[in-house]
Amino acid sequence: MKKYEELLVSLRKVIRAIDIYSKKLNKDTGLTSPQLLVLQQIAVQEDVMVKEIAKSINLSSATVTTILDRLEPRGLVTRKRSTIDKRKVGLHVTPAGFAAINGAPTPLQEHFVRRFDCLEPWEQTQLVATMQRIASMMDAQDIEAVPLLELDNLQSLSNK
Amino acid sequence: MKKYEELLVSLRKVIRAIDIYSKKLNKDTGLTSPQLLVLQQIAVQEDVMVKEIAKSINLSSATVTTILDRLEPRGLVTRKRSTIDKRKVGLHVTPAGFAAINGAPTPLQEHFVRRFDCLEPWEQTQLVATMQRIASMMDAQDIEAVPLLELDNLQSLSNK
DNA sequence: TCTAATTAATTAGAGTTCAAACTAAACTCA
DNA sequence: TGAGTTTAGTTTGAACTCTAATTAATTAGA
Repeated sequence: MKKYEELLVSLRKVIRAIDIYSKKLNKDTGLTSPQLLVLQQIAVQEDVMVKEIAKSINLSSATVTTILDRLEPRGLVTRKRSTIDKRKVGLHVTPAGFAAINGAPTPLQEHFVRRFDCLEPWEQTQLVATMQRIASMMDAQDIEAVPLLELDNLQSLSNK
Repeated sequence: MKKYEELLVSLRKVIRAIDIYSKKLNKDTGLTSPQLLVLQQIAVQEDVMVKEIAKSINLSSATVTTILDRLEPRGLVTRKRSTIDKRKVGLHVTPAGFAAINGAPTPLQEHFVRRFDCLEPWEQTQLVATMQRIASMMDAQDIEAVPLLELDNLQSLSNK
């Protein structure tokens, strides 16, 4: 089995664990991980655009729209079209939305967070750095920017 | 921003990159990454059960079923109910299926694989080990097995 | 000014994914 | 043997996710 295939396998495990946790979260709290993530992001930014939310949590605008379509009728979020630029939609968390945020656990497994918190700071940093590196190696954006000739010099990518 | 949140962000990037690549693959070759992955797994194991495929690529049986529902009518895969144990379904790749496998690129971004291959062996190993560690930290199975008291001793988990 | 290009958000369409419910088959053990 | 349990696979229902197309609004350039 090739090494990158092993990487793919563990990646699949992580993706699956995240998905399964999201479904459990939904059963427990009525909110999935992506819904909670969107809600939390709107809370910290207030009157933020759909596009900005999409960017900050790495989803397409279309996906954020469908998530908002679920949050809005439940009264957790409001959409207000800007009067200055009518293409833009300002997002706001309602009091009920804040209550939901406060009542909810982390969007990532609590036990994962607990375990992560037990690690030495340098270990945490190393985990994050490796993940960021993999993300950057997969990022199509980077590809355009890096000529093939420089593919062996990947150091610069891991510091992005 | 908390460290595990940074981890979550890069994880989201990776998940997204994988999904986007899968869609691109589908446009180019008519097969998505999961479809290709299932096909490849059946090819190496031949006459394998749905459940075994599910386990080997970390998907639920239900998911594998729906993927097979797309592969079978396209003549890439056949399902044969076992005569010995009629609950079991044996999976087989057709010649057309083998042709599809041969014509397809890796189920992970080629440029990622290219970049990965450029790394020093120890770096590759380190990337894989970290990913496996994160996977194991997220795995609910592990949670039951590890008493809370031992949560600080995570070394053992990373060697799974 | 007025047309062409860009931008923001949404809609349409398709695939992936899971848990839970269901069906059918096989096993257990009394 | 036969009731209860387990196992394999599928179906159901719901959410997430993307690209591409669409709508509406703004901006840029001739």
